[in-house]
Amino acid sequence: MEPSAASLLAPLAPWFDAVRRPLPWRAGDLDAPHPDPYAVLVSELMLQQTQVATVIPYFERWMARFPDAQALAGASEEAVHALWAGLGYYRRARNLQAAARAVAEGGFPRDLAGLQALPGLGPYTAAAVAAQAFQLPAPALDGNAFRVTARLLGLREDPRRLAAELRAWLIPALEAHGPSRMTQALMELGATVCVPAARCGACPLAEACEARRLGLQAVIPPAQPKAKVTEVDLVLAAIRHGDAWLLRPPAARGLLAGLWSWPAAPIAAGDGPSPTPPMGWEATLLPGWTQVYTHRRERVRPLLVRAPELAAPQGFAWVPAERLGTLPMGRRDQRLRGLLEGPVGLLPPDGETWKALLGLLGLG
DNA sequence: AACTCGTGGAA
DNA sequence: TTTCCAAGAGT
Repeated sequence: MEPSAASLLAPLAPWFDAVRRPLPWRAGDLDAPHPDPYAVLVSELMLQQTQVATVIPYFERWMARFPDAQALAGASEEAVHALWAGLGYYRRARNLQAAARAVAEGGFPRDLAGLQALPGLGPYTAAAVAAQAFQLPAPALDGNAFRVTARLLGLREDPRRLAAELRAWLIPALEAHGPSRMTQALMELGATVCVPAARCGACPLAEACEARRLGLQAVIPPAQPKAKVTEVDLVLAAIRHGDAWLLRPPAARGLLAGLWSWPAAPIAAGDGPSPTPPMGWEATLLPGWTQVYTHRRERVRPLLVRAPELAAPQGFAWVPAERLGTLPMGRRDQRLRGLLEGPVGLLPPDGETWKALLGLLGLG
């Protein structure tokens, strides 16, 4: 990392000032502290592993409902999850509220260590808030910044292992060209030009780029190892009795923690004995779909049934139909909820089928 | 230090 | 269709 970052990255500042988009959380004056650090905090939590275009509508709704840290601190967890529902990685929502409570209580930390002590803020997010909200020269290394710097310097190994060295190298560039401007410029370049399939013709750093000089854009940085994905077939059941639906209240941890869900049961796991669907119940199945998570693929078979009288089993609750639309749900369960708004018939199963279904879903 | 944790855009 | 991976953090 011999060339200085301040000189190597100098073309990035005028480039960013010319091309930057007016994102709703982005300050107009990149040389001043941000007028609303809370807005920066919200945007950065939402942007973790999530693209800008996906975040924008969630950010707008969030700021309208929770305009400051005090408003978020006083909200119910269900209200918080209702506004986050569909965005994914729901722990972020609980972390953001916990961070807002700390800020409402003791004010915003004004240093990197204090920011990183807030729940949900790791090395990247703490630096991103420090630079964009407070103009502190803290390099924020996200996937974009790692890719840009690795290519620019021609680093052949995984740049994430060089995080400490890259941060030290970048500090003078933030000091020279403005922490907020340089932080956003690095990420914007990685998101729009120095993308995995590099568009070097549009890059303001092309002349200085070592990866381009060597023709190694395609192999720098090296690909991340892919996660193992387990495949599951499951029944997702909308069970109605009178004017209420049988639902599973939010769990404290695990997949979709904090969200409501429909009763579900695996029907054809990859190995071991799989439960046999009861005779006759296929008549109430709707067309299925595949739900994809990071480490899991579900082939979802939605099922609609009208239930006889039934006390809510352990771990389930009957929810009045008029409350159904307000419950925070993940995409899979939102999708089944959406199917219920159409003209669907609820077929009352015969006694044997119902009994088998209860067993299958663990409701017996 | 691996694993877990959602969803969707884009090639 | 499949594949990659996105303004990562917590455990």
